[in-house]
Amino acid sequence: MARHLITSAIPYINGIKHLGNLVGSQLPADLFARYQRARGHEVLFLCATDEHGTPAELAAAKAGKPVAEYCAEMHQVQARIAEGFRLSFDHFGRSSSPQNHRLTQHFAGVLADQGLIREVSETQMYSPTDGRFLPDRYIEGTCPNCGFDSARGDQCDNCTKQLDPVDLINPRSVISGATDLQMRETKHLYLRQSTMKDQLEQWIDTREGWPVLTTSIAKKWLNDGDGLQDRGITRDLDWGIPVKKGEEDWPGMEGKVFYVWFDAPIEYIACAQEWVDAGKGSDWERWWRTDRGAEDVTYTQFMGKDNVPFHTLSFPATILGSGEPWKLVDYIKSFNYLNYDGGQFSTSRGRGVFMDQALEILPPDYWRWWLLSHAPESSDSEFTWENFQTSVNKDLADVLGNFASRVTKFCRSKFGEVVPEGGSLGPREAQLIADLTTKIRDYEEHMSQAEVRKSASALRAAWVLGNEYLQEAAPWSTFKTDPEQAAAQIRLALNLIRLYAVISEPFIPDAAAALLDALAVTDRSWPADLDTALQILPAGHGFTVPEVTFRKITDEEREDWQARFAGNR
RNA sequence: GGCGGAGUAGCUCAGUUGGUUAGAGCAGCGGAAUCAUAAUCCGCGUGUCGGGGGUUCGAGUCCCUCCUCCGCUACCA
Repeated sequence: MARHLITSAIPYINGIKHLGNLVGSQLPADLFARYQRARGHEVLFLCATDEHGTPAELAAAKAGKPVAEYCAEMHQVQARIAEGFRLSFDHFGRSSSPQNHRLTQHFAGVLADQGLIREVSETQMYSPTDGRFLPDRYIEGTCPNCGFDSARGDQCDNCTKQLDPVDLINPRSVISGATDLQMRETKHLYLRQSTMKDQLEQWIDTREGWPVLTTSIAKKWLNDGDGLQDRGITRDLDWGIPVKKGEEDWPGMEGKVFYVWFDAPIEYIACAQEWVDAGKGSDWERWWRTDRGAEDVTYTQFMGKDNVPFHTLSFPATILGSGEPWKLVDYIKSFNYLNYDGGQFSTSRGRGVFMDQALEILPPDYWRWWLLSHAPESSDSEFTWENFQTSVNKDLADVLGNFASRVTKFCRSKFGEVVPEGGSLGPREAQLIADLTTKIRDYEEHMSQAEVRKSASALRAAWVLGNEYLQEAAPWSTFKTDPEQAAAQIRLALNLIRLYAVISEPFIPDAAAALLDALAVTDRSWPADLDTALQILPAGHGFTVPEVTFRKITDEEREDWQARFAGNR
């Protein structure tokens, strides 16, 4: 039995995420976690909310709440929605947890001891009106290059020239519009990643089978321009983890907090501590410390492409730089973006479908299936309502749902709601079993490599084999001349439903549970041998005809949703 | 601008280290069947594999060049 540590990129706290966010990390991570559990492996699947930073403070202010209270509420909201999508986290933590405070401060302390932290004095824009230092993107003004009057402090959206906030003419705060900005001197800690460039590059070069997307982004950051740059890991904010050197105060750093991107990945580890402290587990170190049993753990991370630099470079720099035996990631699965109907999902413009809205209109399995079977693995992919409707109706309702329906209803009408006895299997059944074996081995291969779309395609092909068999065997015909043979065929077909429920569970857990429930069976063992797996429901076993497993999406619904989610939420 | 990803059938996408007539699903057309959520199954593809040039006995696959779309570009996360 292998041990799999699995993490999904942690979603930011300032609002409900859209389907693009979901399919980029949490959902494929859940698929992988469910699969590894189904194969009997030991899994620790962790996720959390990423709660620090300027956007969180601003969102809280906008909501008229203290930031801690706002984050606590939004954490609950995100946790409920995650449950709604059946995301099977072993723990859904918070980067603001006491555990993460301690651990982040610990890492900063040991990194300092290793000589990997340096102090940098710099000047930054301060807004007395807002009472805060402003990140570059929160300053707007006139572009000195093209005259565009809404250029941001980091880059002009009009001429794309990169800027420094001090270059802007008539700079103002994006938050308040205040123009009384002033340059203030401030001191920050920098992680000396540049000194670890060779070590990081060697590590990345020796990873095998990583997605091109992952390594190409990492290599770019390692070698672009002057190479890997040191990174500021502190900020002048109120909300965050206070800068400390382990448990000691850090002279000169009073009132400052760590930068979110420093503490967020560390939450992956702290989350395991939270998992134990919540009473869900007993030993987090055997997952994270290679000197305490994590040597044989396989660690897989899931994330969107925008997160890759932090997971391939900054976080490994933190781990490696500490000199302590922490578990490093083994495989980084990264995703491109999902677009919405010809454009991008937009949180600010309310364009596209958000996680809460998705659950309001359809059960989670519909979304899980479509999103996973169209996951943006090799390039950006696109959500359209037409494609969603046809895919879901065809794959789930027609191919899988209707299979369960036609088999159970036929059985009920000819033999009653009990697995029929008699008859025997012949060459046609042997062929089906051979074909299914091949297809399921394909499926396992793709799943074990987190090849999401290929897995979905193999699974669907396995469903199709059932319909092909039924069509060819035609028990409705054989019943007229040889009821015993029809009984054997239907007994096999009923067992196929159970098999499909078991292997489909990572994609569509609710439907899988409903089918097993209807079949009155609890055996979810993975089909190592198909001959055996298709005899688990014995003759004489009672069942009930399942409710419609997947209803169809109508044209009216599709048109209605299309209009409703076009924008301006 | 720099870097990266992508451009393959009407649509969404596969195409391993270059090798026989370029594939799948959906949609479309024809047929079979009638157990079933009018579901299923079978058959049907003349696609300048973005354009052009090159290497090679042979290129969707390698090289050069051009075009288009997308992302990233390090103090938003």
